[in-house]
Amino acid sequence: MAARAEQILHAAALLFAERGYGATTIDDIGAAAGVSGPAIYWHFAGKQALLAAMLTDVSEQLLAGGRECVTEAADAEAALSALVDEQVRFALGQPDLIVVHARELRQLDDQQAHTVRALQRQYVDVWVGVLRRLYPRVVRARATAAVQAAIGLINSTPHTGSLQPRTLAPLLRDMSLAALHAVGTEGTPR
Amino acid sequence: MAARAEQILHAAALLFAERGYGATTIDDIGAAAGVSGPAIYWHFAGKQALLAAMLTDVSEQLLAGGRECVTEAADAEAALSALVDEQVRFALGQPDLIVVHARELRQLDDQQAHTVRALQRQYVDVWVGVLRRLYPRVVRARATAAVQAAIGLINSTPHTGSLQPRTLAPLLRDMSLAALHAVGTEGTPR
DNA sequence: TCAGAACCTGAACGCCCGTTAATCTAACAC
DNA sequence: GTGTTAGATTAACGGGCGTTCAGGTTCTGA
Repeated sequence: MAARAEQILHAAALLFAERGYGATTIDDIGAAAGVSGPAIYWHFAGKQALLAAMLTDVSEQLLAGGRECVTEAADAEAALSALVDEQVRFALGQPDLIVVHARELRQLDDQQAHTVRALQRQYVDVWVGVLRRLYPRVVRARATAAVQAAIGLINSTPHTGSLQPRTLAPLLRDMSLAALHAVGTEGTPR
Repeated sequence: MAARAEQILHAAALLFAERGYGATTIDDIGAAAGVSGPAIYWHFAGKQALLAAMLTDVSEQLLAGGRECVTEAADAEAALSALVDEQVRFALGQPDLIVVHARELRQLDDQQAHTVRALQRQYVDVWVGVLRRLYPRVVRARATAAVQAAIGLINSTPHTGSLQPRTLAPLLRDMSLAALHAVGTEGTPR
């Protein structure tokens, strides 16, 4: 992708994350990208298309990363651990994208939203497959809900700022894994 | 509060949750409340004030509920459990409010945002106090991050729809408690 | 050296939407 | 019955912002 287009995407991610999609103007994005206003229309079809490109890109990155985690892991336990680590790394490394990804999906039109949602579903299914290899007695819907909750735990991070990434990462990792393992051992006394 | 004002607040919560604040018009809200457009200005100073009233109300409800959980609990363990249950109950019972509360804070001006954030901080501190009574060796910042993550786990629920509340609630409860207890037992092998 | 493509700009257009204004209707007090 | 208040309505205003337009400027390739 062209350098300028990526510049614009980065600037937009920053602004969308801190002000929200609706409160960010095309001129704002242009200014933040060192270009002014309507120049964006040379690279993107419009404001909405810009958001769409951003969200599909994030979703594809996450999905690809997740699949790689699974194929490279020795067993299900290691795969789950790798998935958690990767999600934590992404959430802490690119908080803007995570925030926008979770918050602005509804600003897309039906087609665009469908594409992004399909990618998200596939990503969750990667997790669900691993979790159910680990705990085969957990039914699919339950595993799906658990995975979404665990990802929600990790993604809730950007809202806070009180802890450094180096110490926050292992905390999120341990909490998330503990939560996921609780799905398999439910009903068992601790 | 007047009945009509509450009607408007409910309608607005629904629309804000499903379309976002910026994509919802005053006329939409009026129509959904069985009244038309500018009638809202009789009850609220404006669109932003409407959102502010909604968010402060939610934050106050959560804080009051949380404090009650703690005062009525026999010990820290019971208090934490009660807090989790209450948060789950709220998140599943009023998903619209939870979504808007988490998503649209940045649409408020500085004063309004400050009020809401202060309430949120107090609410988190209620959790933090309980958690640190349970695990006194956990430092404050760490406990705060853990609490925010746990609440994030519970609040991530409205995004999904695949599981019925009756079976989702105990799942979220167990995951959230497992995650929180992981903060105290970190470093210990499972 | 010149054609055209790539990229950008300032100006203008037009719509949407929050807000205000002016007015109307029903209660209700006395 | 008449004045006052609460509550709502339609119409209009005005600004903001996404988008388009009509050119410019640089770069490239022959």
